[in-house]
Amino acid sequence: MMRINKLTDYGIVVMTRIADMDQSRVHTARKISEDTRIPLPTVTRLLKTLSGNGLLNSQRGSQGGYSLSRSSEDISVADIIETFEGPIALTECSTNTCECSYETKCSVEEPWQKINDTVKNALEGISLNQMAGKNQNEGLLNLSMNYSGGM
Amino acid sequence: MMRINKLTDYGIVVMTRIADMDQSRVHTARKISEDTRIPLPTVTRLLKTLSGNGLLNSQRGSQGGYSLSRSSEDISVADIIETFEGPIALTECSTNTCECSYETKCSVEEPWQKINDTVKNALEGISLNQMAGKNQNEGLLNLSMNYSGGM
DNA sequence: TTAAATAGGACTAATTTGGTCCAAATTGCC
DNA sequence: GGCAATTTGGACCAAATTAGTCCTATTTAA
Repeated sequence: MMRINKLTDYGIVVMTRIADMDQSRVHTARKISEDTRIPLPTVTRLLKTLSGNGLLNSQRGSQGGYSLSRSSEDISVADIIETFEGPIALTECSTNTCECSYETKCSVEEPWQKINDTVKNALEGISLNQMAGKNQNEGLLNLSMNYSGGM
Repeated sequence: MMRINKLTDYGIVVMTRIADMDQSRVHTARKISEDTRIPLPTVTRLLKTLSGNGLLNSQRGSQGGYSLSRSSEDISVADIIETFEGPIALTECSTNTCECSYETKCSVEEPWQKINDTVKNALEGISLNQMAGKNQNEGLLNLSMNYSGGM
């Protein structure tokens, strides 16, 4: 079915959850597990991966926890996917290290790279902010507020 | 790495190969296997799947073989992928039968459908003709134009 | 010092995928 | 009519990947 892995999917859920929480504080694995109902051992692993790859900041020790390393507008779905699955590459031919063993495969290499770029662009174009719920109900309000915000 | 399955990849190679052959004749599994260097048992399985899903016509018996059921311009990469992997759905939430078991997951459903549509559109925009060698130099120029980018 | 956290990694079970093979049905040709 | 060349359908197993858990070490606030 050509889908992303379950853990990647969970990873996006976890990130979305954190994006929805108070940005001025850190949040523990336990709390995130309770909120998302994803089992704690799995959540801890997800968080370790996410912080290891720089998408989350972590603070150890008592009162520790995790927080976004950047604004949710500056984190894309592609960032999260790549954290769990490495570079987005629909086929081996999509990468620059294509080692085609079948004759006709190579004639297919260039098209695949274009396809891949298209998919990648699409995923890079969605920010965590868009995934999160905050703006869901008041998207139009935010729009007008942007004017008074004074850019 | 979020990639399509190997068999799907092979399926595209096989279809591309057939698109490059004489359209007025049918082509045997054996010949296609030799051309692509994909093992015969695997090729026969691919061809069965492809004809079973209507992308190829098959003719049984001596002098039998396979041929494209439609013009190569009317077969998309998405068609082939869906033949092997079912509907394009990056996550369960991308389908209309989403049964989210985790609380926050559902807030993520709508964005995923948009992402999915974008990817799907991209893949539907590439014809087998573009993959095949015939138009190798100019076929893909319009690929980027097919992607509207707007979410 | 202790309790609450994260960090790192090993390990196993479950699932999916890749690949092969066999028996049956169909068709053209001698 | 019989044979040879095909596709058809499905079963089967091995290999690879993925999901999920657990243990121990380290860090830090109170």
